[in-house]
Amino acid sequence: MLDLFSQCQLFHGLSSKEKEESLQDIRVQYRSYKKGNPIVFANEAVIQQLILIEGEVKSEMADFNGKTIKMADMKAPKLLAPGFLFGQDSLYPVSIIAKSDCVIAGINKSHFLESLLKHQQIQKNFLNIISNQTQFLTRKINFLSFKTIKGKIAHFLLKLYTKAGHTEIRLSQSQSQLAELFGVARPSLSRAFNELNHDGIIEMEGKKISILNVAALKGYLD
Amino acid sequence: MLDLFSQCQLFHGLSSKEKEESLQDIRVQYRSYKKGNPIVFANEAVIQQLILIEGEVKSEMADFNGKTIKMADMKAPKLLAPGFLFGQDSLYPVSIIAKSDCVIAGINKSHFLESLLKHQQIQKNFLNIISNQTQFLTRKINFLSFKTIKGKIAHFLLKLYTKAGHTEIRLSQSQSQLAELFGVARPSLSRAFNELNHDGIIEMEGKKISILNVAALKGYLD
DNA sequence: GGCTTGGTGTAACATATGTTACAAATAAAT
DNA sequence: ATTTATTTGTAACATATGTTACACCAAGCC
Repeated sequence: MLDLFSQCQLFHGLSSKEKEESLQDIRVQYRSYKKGNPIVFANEAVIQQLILIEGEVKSEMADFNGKTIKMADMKAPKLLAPGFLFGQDSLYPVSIIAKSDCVIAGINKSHFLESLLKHQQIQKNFLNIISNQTQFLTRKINFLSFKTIKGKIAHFLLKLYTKAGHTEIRLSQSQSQLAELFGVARPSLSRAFNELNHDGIIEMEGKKISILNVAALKGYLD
Repeated sequence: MLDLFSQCQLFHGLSSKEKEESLQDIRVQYRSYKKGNPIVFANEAVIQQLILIEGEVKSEMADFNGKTIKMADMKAPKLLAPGFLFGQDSLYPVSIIAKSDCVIAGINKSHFLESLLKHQQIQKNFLNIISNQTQFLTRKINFLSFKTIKGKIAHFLLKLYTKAGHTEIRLSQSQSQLAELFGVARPSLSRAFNELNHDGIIEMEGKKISILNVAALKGYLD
């Protein structure tokens, strides 16, 4: 258990000796969750830093009425909601649900803060973790700010394109899943894809897409 | 100048003596910007922690093509983009533009980190600042996830309502500004307001709005 | 073979929002 | 007080997307 725990990003760059030392310092509670069960509820107070030690979870954002939108899938090892332990209102903004059987470590807030202040490397690691979280959220906002479906498709494909380095792309998700990710209706997504196809901007055959006209695709980014 | 600087949230909870001490430590560059001028460009590398000492700025998120959506208005004193100094890709996600004549302080990254590690209170303050930033972004995402204009209005009004504790609300922004904030066209927003008005859910007279039917308003939250 | 199941294309139509333009109202400036 | 901006209401129309429904196809199963 400790071994898994120490693999977390929080302990990056520490020698195994330093790890041992700092781990002795930290009082940790372990909890197990069954697949499908909730781990935290939205609007619950954040009193511990939770760390996903084993398993996979998903987070969903809930509004007043209980409807949810999916935020992210996460795999161990991972700190959960690191940006909500401190700050003004320490309430979970999302519900977190076990996608598989999970083990979670919990460290009390005050205790966690002590450890941060004591161990400079852990401190730096935490700053990096929390900053990465911020950057993830910012990209999410960027994505949500595309108003048209073709804009979302363009952004999505161009991201894959720059990542892959070539114009041949393989989708790893079904159109239904993509539609859910984009927050649009499935037939609307299909229509948009086919229009891009018909206009000679992309060529798609099942899940294989090649971008024929990068410039035109960029033109949709607004 | 130093006086303004020390009023910033980063120095909360320090005695004036401690402030003096820590301020001597920190090497700061000051820069001035005229109203309307850009302070940082999106996708620029973050090499300093910038602190808005005096004046007001706005941040806009830009996509590939240069079109922007407004993120936030900020008044001095305020740390700019605290969540992007650390983490994996330290690039500004937004452009920041002076809304009035401004003074900005800049502290080099490595230097800033040193100061954090040295002064525990500053450290805690920074954690709070960065966490508040995360929480702001999360609320923004929550807001963007409302698809209909009435949904956005409902969320906006209900937030003001729970904050104020009564159903009489005074808008502090013009409808044009609200439309920009919501990312919708101004006439569309006007139409939506008037429909809510006509349906007896709200009663508005200029910037004064009273919510007549809270339940109905909540009904739009999906 | 026939049967289901999940993924996809497609059509007709309803609806929400954007666009453009203009008039009326209000506030600010001189 | 008169002019000048800024803000708001409103209308007609264009467009994008959602909704619903159905057909088609491939994969797997009995």
